[in-house]
Formats: sequence, structure tokens, C-alpha cells
Amino acid sequence: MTEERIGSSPTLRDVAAEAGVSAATASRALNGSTRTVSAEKLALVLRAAEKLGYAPNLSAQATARGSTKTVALIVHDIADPYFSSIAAGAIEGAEAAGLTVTMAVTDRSPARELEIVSTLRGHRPHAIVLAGSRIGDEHDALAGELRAYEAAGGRVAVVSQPGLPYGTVAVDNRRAAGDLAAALVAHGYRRFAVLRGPDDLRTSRDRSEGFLAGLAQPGNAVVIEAGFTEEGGHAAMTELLGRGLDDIELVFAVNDVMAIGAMRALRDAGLVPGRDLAVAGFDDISAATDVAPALTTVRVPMRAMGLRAIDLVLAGGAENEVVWLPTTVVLRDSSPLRTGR
Amino acid sequence: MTEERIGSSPTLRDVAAEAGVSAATASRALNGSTRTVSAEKLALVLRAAEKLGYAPNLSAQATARGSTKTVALIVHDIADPYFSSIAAGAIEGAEAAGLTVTMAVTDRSPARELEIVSTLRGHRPHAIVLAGSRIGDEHDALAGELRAYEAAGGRVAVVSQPGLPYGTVAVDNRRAAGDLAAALVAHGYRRFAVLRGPDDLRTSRDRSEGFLAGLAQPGNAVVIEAGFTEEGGHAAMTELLGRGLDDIELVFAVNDVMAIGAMRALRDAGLVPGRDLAVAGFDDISAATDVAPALTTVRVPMRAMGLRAIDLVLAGGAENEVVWLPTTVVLRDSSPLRTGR
DNA sequence: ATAATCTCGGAAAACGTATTCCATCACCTA
DNA sequence: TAGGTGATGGAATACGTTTTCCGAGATTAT
Repeated sequence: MTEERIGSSPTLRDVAAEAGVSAATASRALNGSTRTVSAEKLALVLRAAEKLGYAPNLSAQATARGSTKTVALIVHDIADPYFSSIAAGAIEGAEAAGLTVTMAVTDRSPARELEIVSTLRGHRPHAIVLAGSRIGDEHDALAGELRAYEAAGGRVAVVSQPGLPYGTVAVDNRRAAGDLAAALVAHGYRRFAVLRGPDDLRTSRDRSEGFLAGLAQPGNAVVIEAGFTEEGGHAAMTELLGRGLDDIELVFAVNDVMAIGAMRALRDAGLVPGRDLAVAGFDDISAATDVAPALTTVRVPMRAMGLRAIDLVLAGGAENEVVWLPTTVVLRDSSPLRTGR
Repeated sequence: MTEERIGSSPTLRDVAAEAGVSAATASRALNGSTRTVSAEKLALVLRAAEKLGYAPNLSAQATARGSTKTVALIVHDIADPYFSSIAAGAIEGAEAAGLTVTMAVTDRSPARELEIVSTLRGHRPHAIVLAGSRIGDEHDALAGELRAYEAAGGRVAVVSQPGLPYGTVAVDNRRAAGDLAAALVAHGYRRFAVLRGPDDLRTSRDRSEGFLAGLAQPGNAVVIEAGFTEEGGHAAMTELLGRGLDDIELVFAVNDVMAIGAMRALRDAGLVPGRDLAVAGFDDISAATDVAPALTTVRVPMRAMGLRAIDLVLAGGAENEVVWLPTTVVLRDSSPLRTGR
């Protein structure tokens, strides 16, 4: 005998009517308001809400309150384990705080990135987390969009790109790559190739420069640029093999997916990674343990990075606080100890 | 000399005022309305919007229109390559249609799943896509929530769980697993172990039952249940080894991450996957190609599944249309041809 | 020339909620 | 007992849009 309107959700007014109270009281009862409501009416409202299957319209709440309960996460490619791990951490942190995460992927296109941030402004998310962006300087369009967003009260956090005027969580890519280089030199390696990503990718640049700086004689390395993907690593390694530089002992790819692509290229050429040519990567994605030989790399706490980025925007601390997370060099079978020459 | 209110975005009224027109005209000018507005005023409004850096408040739009431009995607674990690939496809499809994707992860907890759908209803998303859920029957709470959501005009699509009264995109897990079993039998294998996930996971059940049914003598297989994760695969394989069933020739894990975990357990025990014990998985995640030996598996078009799920909810075709996507058995080095006994 | 239609602009109402005022009532203090 | 104070409920308004409705010109058909 209850007459529910078909085709639409029950509204706060419906609940109020059912409970025999005003909309204001219903509103106060159903969410954390400063105002108190009598136990009697509270029970009435809760019962009515339950009976009608009421779910507050979050859009309406957002316009009334002027703020939303969502945070936007921007990644290059969600299928890339690096980003999906960061996303997992971010989602975990956000859900713990009662926020929902909206996600957008840039496909590594700066134009797309700009477009995304621009439409995102319309969503008025509580915060925007940029994972692996390539914001240039203060003068480009993206920086402008972000400034506008911040001016309107939004929070911004950046993952893995220190030096921008936002809360940042990062690892010291340069130093870690240097540590890796030093460890490999200590393992007996002398002649290197570096497979790096596009030059405008801060992460790629830091890692490749840090690695070169960590070598005893930096001159001894050939550098090849390629896409920041497994395909890119494959292509770069193929090119390297084509050049016929037989004296190279170890190939360092600036991230694990590239390194794994490079290993595949080696196998395609009939070579055995680790034996014929050593390989090292960066990130320690879970696949790094599973490939054979297991990949020497630098462990980056990706999940923690996502989590801390959320902390950062929620804590609302200093504007451009930088959280540095520790890394570990992990040597595995893809770079066996090199005895003798 | 322009006086912009600090601390908040320009509103439609601001734009209208700046352009010297009414709010109604500004609204009509700035979005695809049925009504036309004169070229002159249109230019004025566009110029004003540009000047002020106007971005429409999507929450307000949503409450006014009564519908949002978002679709919600629910996955078990975004760091799992199976789900992150589906997510990549879904995001691609959604962005192409001008929708934003909000994401939630259940961590494989039915309680969490219910909670998520319930809060999601508040967002009034255009559609909800459930990837890898475990909705039981029509009587449980989750089904109830979904019914309420649909009654209010929302669309639901399900990935990989046919038989529910929603648009579905799936692969025929049972048949594909049977095909894989047949191919392995043809390769000379006779004695099998199956590492499967929790029994209430439809996907796991279909794959393990299909595999057993595809064997010549189904009796010849031992079945071990474990978590649907790499850790689960590792644990299951460790248990299997502990049982000392030396006559087993091939271990089939119901998904690739479990299979990869199983391979790791083999190596931990000093055995060589593929030589001492063959392994096969299911899904063909990209890591399957990169492990050594490369993993025999069934290719599932995960990205396409995400994409088609979005198509399904956008097309608005038949309520419970099922889209079947093709699979391919791919035999790799982890299950070498078995010659003689 | 007049009626009928079309085009376009703006005022105002609507969407579903939060919140600001009032008003009422009970209780406490002096 | 009078005035003050605190708790509680409701009416009304605000949030930033979209959309309905109305009216005024302009255009077309007769």
C-alpha cells in the first residue's frame, strides 16, 4: 500500500513526509550536522529512510555544501603495474577517509592531460592527485589550470615529480639510480647501455642521469631513448643489438616494464638475459620477481606513494611539503656477479 | 580592474553578467541545448566564459538535469593485471563517450561490495559496471541494492558473470578451460592438479569444472583450493608439493597470477617449471609472456571486455543481453610437448 | 494587410539538499 | 516570579545549474 514513485529514488522530502517531520529535521538526522535532534524523531527518520531505501543524492549535497567527497586521480596508463599500484594505494587511502576516487588516464599525452584537468575542475573534486605528469614550468597551460583549481579551494598533490609548488610524494630517483649504478660497478660491470624514456619525463631523466653519474667512468655508456613502455624497451633493445656494440655488459632500463621488454627482445634475438647480457630495471613491480632471470631493480614503494599522496591532500599541511619515501636496490639474477673479465 | 571573487570559481551568473545577458542565455550558449541562441550573444558569452576561466559546476548540472555523466566501476583489486586491463578498457570507452569513471575496490569482500554499491547509489552514476563480483542469487542484499538502482533509472553491466539479469560481457570459461584441457591431453599430459580459487567465485568454479570435464579421465586430477591471488597460487603449490604427489605432470591454475605464484613456489622448492612440472594458467596477462618459461594459458580479451561493458550500458539495448567474447588457447613453454611416458 | 508561425531573450521555477533564521518550549537562576 | 538560557523543530532561502513559460519581434502565408 506504500505508493513509491516508480522511476526515481526517494528523496529527503519523501523520507521527511514518511516520518512526519520537516525536511530540515530529516536532513539533520541523516548526516553529521552540528545540530542535535531528539531521540524520538531521530528514530522515526531513520526508520523511514530504511523503509524507503533512501540514499542521499550526492550531487545535490555537493551543490548545497559547495564541496564534494571525491578525489580525482590522473595516471598515464592504468594497465601499467606502476600506476595501478599507485592507484591501489590511493583508493585505499581515499576509501578509508570516506572519499570516492574518480580516475582519468592521459595515455601520456600532455594535451589530454590538460583537457582532463580542465574538465575535472568542473567536478570540483576535493583534491586532484597527479601521478606521473609532465608539467613543465609555471607558465604552461596545465600549471594555469591547476592554479585556478587551487584558487577555488582545491588541493593538489603530485606523485614523483618534486620541485612543483604542490604537496609531493616522491622517491629520490637520481640518488637511487646512482646507488644502483654503484652496486653494479661493485659487481664488476664496466660497460653500460641506458634505455631511457622521453626526455620531458622528469622521472626518466632523473633516473638516467643519476645512473650515469653513479658510474665510475660515465663516458662508458651509450644511451638510447624510447617509449616508457614495454614496447619501448623492446624497440630500444632491438636497436641496441642492431648497432652491434658487443662490449656492453649491462643494460639499465629506467623502469621495469622497459627492462622486461628489453629482456624479451634479447630472447627474440636468441640471447639469454643475465648470461649473455645483464639487465637492470627500476620500480620493482611484481613481475620483476617472476621473470627469469629475476630482475635486478630498485624497489619503489608504489602503493605507499598513492597512500601518502592522499594523506597529503587530506591533512592540508604545508602547501608544498615534500614526502620522500625510501628505496632499496635489489640485486637479482639478471645481473649476476661478474668475476674476472 | 576586473573584480574576481577570490576563493571560488566563477559561476554561470558571473559569465552572464560579464556578457550582459541572462543566465538562461548563458546556459544555452555554453552547452548543447535544443534552443538556439543568436550568433552575436553566443560570441559574447563564449568570450566572457573564456575570460573568466569558467568551468561549469557538474554537481549543480547533475542535480538540475537529474542525471550524471559518470559511470562507476567496481573491481576486486586494481593492482591485479586482470582488473587493471578491464579498467583500462572501461576508461577508454567511457572517456570516448565523455563520461568520467569513478572506481571502487572491494578487496574481494562481499560486505564491502554491498557497502560500495549502496553509497554508489548516492552518486547516481549513469551506470554501474561490476567486474568480477560474486552476486549470489536474486535474494541477497546486493541484488536488492542493484534492483533499487535500476528502478531509479540506472544501468547495470556485469563482466564475467553470465546468468544475472543484467547486461553481461563474458567469455565461456567452462568451454575454454575444456579446450585447454583437451589441448594438454593432446600434448601427452595425463595426470593433473588444479589450483582453484574460492568456490563462491563463479569464474573460478567454471574454469576448474570446465577443465576437469575436458580431461579424458576426469578422475585423475587432484584439486586444491586457495586464494585467487599470486600468494594463493604460491600457497596451493606449496601444499601440493608437501603432499608428495610425484605422478602429477601438469598443474592448472585457474588464473595467471595464481599460476605465476605456483611457478615461484616451484622455483623456491628447487624445481624447474616446465621441465620438472608443467604449468598452465588462464587470462594471458602480459606477465604470462615474460615469465620463463612462458606460460601456457587461455587468452581472454580483458581490455575489450571493459570496453564492451561500457558499450552495453550506453547502447541501452536489451536488459540482459549477453556479449560473448572469444578466447584462444595459447600453448607456450611451460607445457612442453610430452613425448613418451 | 492581417493572421499565423517561428526565433530568440529573459524571468522564474525546479532539481534535492544544507543551513540560516525564527519560534516555541522547558528548564534554570536569582 | 521574572528573566535568561539552551534545546529543538520548521519555514524559508541558498547552492549553481537547467528548463519551462511567456512575451516580443521578425518572418511567412493567405
